[in-house]
Amino acid sequence: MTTQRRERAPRQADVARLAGVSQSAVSRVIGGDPEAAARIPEDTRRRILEAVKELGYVPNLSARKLRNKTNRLLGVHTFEPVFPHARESFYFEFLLGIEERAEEIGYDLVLFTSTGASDGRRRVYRDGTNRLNVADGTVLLGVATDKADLARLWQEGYPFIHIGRRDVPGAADIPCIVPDYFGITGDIAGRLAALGHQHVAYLREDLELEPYEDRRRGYADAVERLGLIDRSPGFRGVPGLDDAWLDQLAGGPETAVVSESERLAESLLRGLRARGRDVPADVSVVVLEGIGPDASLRWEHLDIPRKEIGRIAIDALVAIVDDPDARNESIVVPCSIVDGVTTAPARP
Amino acid sequence: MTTQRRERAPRQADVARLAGVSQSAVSRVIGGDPEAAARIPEDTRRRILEAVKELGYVPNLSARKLRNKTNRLLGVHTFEPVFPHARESFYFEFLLGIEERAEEIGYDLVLFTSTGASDGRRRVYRDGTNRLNVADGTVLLGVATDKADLARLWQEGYPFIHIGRRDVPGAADIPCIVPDYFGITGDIAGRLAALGHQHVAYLREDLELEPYEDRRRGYADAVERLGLIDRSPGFRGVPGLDDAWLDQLAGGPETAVVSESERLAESLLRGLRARGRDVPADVSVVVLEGIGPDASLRWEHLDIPRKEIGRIAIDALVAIVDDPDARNESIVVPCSIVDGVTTAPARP
DNA sequence: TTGAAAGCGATACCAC
DNA sequence: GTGGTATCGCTTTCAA
Repeated sequence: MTTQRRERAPRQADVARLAGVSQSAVSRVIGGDPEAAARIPEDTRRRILEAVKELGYVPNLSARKLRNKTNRLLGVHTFEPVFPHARESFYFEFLLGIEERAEEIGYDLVLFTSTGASDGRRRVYRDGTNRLNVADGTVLLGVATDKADLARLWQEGYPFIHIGRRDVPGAADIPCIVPDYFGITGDIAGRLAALGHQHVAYLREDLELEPYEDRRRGYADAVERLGLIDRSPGFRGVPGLDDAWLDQLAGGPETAVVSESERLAESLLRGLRARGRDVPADVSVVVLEGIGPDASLRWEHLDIPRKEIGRIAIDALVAIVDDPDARNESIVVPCSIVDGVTTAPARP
Repeated sequence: MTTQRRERAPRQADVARLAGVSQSAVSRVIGGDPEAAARIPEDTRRRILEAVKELGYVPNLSARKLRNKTNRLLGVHTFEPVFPHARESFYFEFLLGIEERAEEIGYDLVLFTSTGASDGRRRVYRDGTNRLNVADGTVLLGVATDKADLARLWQEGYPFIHIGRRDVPGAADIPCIVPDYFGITGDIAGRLAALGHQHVAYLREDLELEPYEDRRRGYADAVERLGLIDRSPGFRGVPGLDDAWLDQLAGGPETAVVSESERLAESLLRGLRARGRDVPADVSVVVLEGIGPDASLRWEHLDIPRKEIGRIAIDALVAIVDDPDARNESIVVPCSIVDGVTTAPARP
């Protein structure tokens, strides 16, 4: 059996005609507004529902959105393509939480992919069109965040939330989900201090993003508070790790290092071993970043609750969509430390 | 500096007022229709563009969709949640291709997540609403495809394409992207025959999905055509692998086995080894499925070009959206065989 | 209780 | 060239 295709999708008007009522009656029954629906006699209601079924009527969501300014669509805009990197779990865990929570509360997700430039980066605005407008609100994430876009979105009053802290000139506090790097790096320094480490060092990436600033401030704050001593270049703002400093480190009083990345930690490890020192026997190391599957050691490291952050982002976004005044509130999410084999009490 | 939020998004009417022209003029300039835009004096055009910039006007996509019936949004509906399984590369590679191609041709993707039932399955229709309607068309995928949903979608004339062949009662041929299992299983049988295998066996999963039917037909077809002999239960429609048959296999004339899954192949391997026989020395094995990372052997197996299929799905979908008459055409995509270490010439 | 009618924002036809 | 205006499908007053 082959059913013939219908030429045109049925509208409320068609349903109304078939049921012998007015279009508004149909709207009231369909719309599900309990208030309005309740005032409709059981009989009329049934006739309408029957007509709906017979015609296979389904509401047109664009029309609804046009009227209601809302369509239960939440956007996800990543400043880089999602899936190629998803595996590496940078985006992946966030998306897991985002999808999970969106499903729970009955929203669909729009993945904004159309805005890709040739350089692989994605912008919100392209030839004057803000595609994000199809969705009620959007979760933004990515490392290559375009601040001009953020500022403009904020300026337009478009509901959005950014995963990761960003300071945007021209906008007040934009709503972000902020992993508590400040707090956790303080805790890490505290943990090292508790292990007896007095002389510590900091390895710094060559990145000036806000999340790194938070880590650096948290660390610096704790160093001062705990009376630790750090003479490392990284602590003074110099990125990277060179031989000169490795030499000093191998021969100096430092017994613990905090590294902004696994990459730096790995070269530190090689450098130290080449100089006859080891981790954690001589130097304890904590890494401020998730650890890949082929790390040479089980680094003690910072853990970002990405999935949880994804879920929180959706809730925060919905709150902003429902009440635009909520949009100035950023949310700080606690991080944790994953134990590894790279810390030990300070050698005396 | 803090910019104040705008209370209402600007419309074309606002732009028109500011530029001192009519709304239609604005539409013509904005809409980008080269035809209409060309007929507008450079001067007017400039004034309009200036007003647009000044107000930060962006077109309302819902209104456009309402008018144009198109909004450059393509849906992705999976009958199960995507991300939890994405890693296992079942959905993942498809999505990679889908995202990639959508980005290339300037479409955004709607991930339909709102339709989840409590059992983890997702349906298209929930309380009479077909959410898919927000998108111009939708790619459907998943193992737990709901055929009633497919039939209804087809009946409604909604543009969609299904990844994987599905036969739907009540609809003519629904548009699918069909991996050529029929052809490739034939090739596999041919390859075994070329290696001298005469007596072959087939291991069958307990699944009655169309893709499995295709594999089975392709295999059966080739067995007959090539004059091979298969007395296995799997070939006669009995799923699984039991000791009785393993005993027969270990002592019988069979020198090659085609297995529908890695799982069955692994138990076959264990069973054979327990009986003093090995792969491929005594028995060659080809697996009709992607192989996980922790397979005990590099199985020779069927490879589905998932990413490519994702890309093709998007192109096919766009074709259907552009021309609804294209929707009866399914597309067959060739598969390939990945060499492994599990086949060898038949022992004499 | 029910229906008529005014928009939501953008497009395109048809006069001027 | 330019500007009215009907229309897309739905929601929501406002009257009847």
